[in-house]
Amino acid sequence: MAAYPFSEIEPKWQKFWDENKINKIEDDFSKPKYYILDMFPYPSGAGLHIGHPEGYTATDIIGRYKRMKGFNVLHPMGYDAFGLPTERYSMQTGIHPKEVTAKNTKNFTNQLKALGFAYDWDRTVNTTDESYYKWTQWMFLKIYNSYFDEILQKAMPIEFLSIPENLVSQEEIDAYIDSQRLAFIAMIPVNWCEELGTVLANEECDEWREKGYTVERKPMRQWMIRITKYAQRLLDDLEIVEWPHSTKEMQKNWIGKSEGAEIDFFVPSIQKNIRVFTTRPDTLFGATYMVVAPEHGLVNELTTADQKAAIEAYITTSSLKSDLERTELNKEKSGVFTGSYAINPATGAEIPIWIADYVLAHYGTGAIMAVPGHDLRDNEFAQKYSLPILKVVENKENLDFDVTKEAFCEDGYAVNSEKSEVSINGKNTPEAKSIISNWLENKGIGKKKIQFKLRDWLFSRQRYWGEPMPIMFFEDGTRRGLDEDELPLVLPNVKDFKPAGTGESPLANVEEWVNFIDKKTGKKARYETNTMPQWAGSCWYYLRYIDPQNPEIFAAKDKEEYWMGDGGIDLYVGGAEHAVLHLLYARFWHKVLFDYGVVSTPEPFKKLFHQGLIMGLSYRNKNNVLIPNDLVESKDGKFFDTRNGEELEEIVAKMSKSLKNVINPDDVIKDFGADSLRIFEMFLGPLEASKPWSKSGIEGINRFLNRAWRLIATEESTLSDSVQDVPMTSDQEFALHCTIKKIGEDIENLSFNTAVSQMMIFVNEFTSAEIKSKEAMEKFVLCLAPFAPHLCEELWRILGHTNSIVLEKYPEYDITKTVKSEVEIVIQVTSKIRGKLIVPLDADQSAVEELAMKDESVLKHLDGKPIRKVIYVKNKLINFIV
RNA sequence: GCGGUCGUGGCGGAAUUGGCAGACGCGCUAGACUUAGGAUCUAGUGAGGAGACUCGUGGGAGUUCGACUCUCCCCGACCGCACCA
Repeated sequence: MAAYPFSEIEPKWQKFWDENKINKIEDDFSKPKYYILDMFPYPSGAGLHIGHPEGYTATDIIGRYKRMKGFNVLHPMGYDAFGLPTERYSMQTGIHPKEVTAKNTKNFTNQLKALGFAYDWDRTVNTTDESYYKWTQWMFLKIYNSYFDEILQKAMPIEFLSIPENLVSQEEIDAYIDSQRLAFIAMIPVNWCEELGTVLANEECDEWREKGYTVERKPMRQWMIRITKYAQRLLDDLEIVEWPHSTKEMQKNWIGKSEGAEIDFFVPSIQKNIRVFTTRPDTLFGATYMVVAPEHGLVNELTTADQKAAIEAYITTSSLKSDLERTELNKEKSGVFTGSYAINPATGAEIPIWIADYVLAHYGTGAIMAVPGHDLRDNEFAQKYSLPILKVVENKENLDFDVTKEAFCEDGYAVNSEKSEVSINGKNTPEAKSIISNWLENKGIGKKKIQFKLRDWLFSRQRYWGEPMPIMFFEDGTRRGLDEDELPLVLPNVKDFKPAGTGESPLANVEEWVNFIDKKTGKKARYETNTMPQWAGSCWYYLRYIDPQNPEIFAAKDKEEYWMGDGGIDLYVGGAEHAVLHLLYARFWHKVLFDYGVVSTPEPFKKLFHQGLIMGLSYRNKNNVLIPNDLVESKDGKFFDTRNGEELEEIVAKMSKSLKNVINPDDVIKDFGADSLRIFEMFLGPLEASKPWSKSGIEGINRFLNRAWRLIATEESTLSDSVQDVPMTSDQEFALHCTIKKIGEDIENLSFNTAVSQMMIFVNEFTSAEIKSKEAMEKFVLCLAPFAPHLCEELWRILGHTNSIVLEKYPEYDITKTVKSEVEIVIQVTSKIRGKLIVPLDADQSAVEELAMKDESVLKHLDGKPIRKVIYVKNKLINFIV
């Protein structure tokens, strides 16, 4: 039997939707809105992979369903097109990144259109368009021209910054202003890759190292963004969004708030304090030594003559290590004594000061008080270097706990913590913390302190293919950000994308662009040659979809308020790999805009959902070696290596070129059609789960769509004679109304796999009927339409309609028809099933009991024993306890 | 090590105010139609047992008339972070 003609009808309706602007979105403020967003793709040369259609189909189904329910739905698509892979490709081929990007986006667009997604392509955005990155630059300047007001806890225009009175010279004032900006220049150690000629983000290093590149630590001039100022708000506002628990936890951990105290330790030999941060001020009496990071500013002063050689050697060794190497698994701690001593402010004792790279320069103050009795790391270090270990916290459960062998890090109560001025002996840990903190504060040698792990955002890249930073520098060392009327600062057209070789981007080589006379000041000027990271453009793209062509502003206020109303984007779907960085940067960016009142919500993404990965199947032998799929043959459900006949185990593995298990969406569309691909990806399993692709699974889905087609249409694509205006049987009515109800509910809950199985149940129910109710067929096609839009558009015409099914309403169901008039209930004897009974819906207990008592098997198991108790659950079961 | 998610047939997975475990699909078995079937249709399909029945949701305990679902302990898988003082 012939398959339904998907290869004809799919392109036909795609063209129809395009030409008739069926997916056009109007800013009709009278309708309730629904804004549903996908994470936009990076248009790589490889094209769409099989994972893309998963999340995109899910949102397409919801968008189409919501539209059928009367919502004005914004479901846009665009491209995150700046990025290193394109630039690398250009360096190798000499083809300009702009051309590469245009070609790749065109290819992506064609592939997305072939999947039948209902995007309004007039609303598409591309981060590399001048008219787009003009606003990325505009927003960067907003950040640059802001300081963070600690009292208001928000960004304020830099003009409002109050200048300390002791600053008089313009130079000092400018320096102060620059030191307060939310975007600033700093010399910091970065991950520099010489061959790529650029810095890399920490999370990018591994990837490039694996490809054989060398990445080293090196201090360089970089743009930073003070995201740390927003740490508390980024943490607090996680409470107001509906996000996956795990993602919220990851962001919380990343922000890493900890409460404790800063304490000054006096060093008599240099007459200076070393400030430490600790979360356990209650253990101050147990601080028997101090450790400062090798990069700490006081190391030179602290180092005595006889320790100098050892300290310098240690510093050299640790500076050669990258962050990653320094933290490599459970490596043994090392350190060197500086020769100096500090005074423990609680005990008055002289304690040695060491340097060790287990103390991180960038966290806290870069120095710690070491309490080896009650900190695992300090304990390990103290044991290794025979430093004294004191017990100052008692373990209630085990009074004999020996802290010289193992640290006790939990709460307990304080011991050996007493002097004339203060005592915390006998106090529990929280109380002891508070008493010590207050005492320190009164003495002026410490204060309570909240510390975050979050670090400032390294915002510059030494690349060509990114947004130019809209900043110019003058010869006198001053600089200015561009004004709005000077934007966009357009990337110059260059032929050579190789790095400048000076640690600057290729832009530094573009003499005619980089050096110029500033029209506004008449001064000789030079543009910043760094560009922005890829994250920048993706921080706000969801706002541009709202008003993509607007030349005056990134989005008109009324449109922004409408589409972002009710707490922001109604649903954002994308991979969990962006759980921290993209989602944290975008939240930060949005909050700055919120502080300026140009967006109306404190958070951009009200509800977030991560789709799982689509995996491939792979095979491994007894030595755990993965065998590429083209070297595997299957026989009787078992798998063998074609080279030596060795039996292999089938496992689920990420799709990869080397394993030859990559599925190409174009091939699937060619073989089974876009509708089959869409539904199959939904049917694989729960959207959030990772699940393996299955060749026979998609055949099953294709079979299902063929069955659905044959229910209504003939081989000649006309209405089947068996579809007539006839009443439904009660079973058919039940199936139809359950289907309408369940599919609607499942879409709302993102349970697409169970929605698809309900459709199969419907088709199974009606397949056996010789005559099918036309009404049932029409309502079913409407339910199926969000999932299989091409097939349903065609069936809708076959059923005699002339309007596009996209514009139809989702059918209503009758709740009374979703319950059967008779139900089967289970008879149990002492909780074991002994019989079944058909009774009217909501039958009362006595009637059921009477009927149940007639059941042979029940009587046999009751065996005349006295019934102790009867449990009756209406419409479910009756249970006799004997 | 810390944080999180999750363990159900041969496979993907359903089912939780606690109430028939395995919906739906794949695969498999048998049959029908057919020159043919890798198309289509029909029936069957957790395990054991001839059967009445018994066992069964990673393992062990507990609560309950009743546990995939709730509690405790253990084991395993995956993801994230990783000397954060």
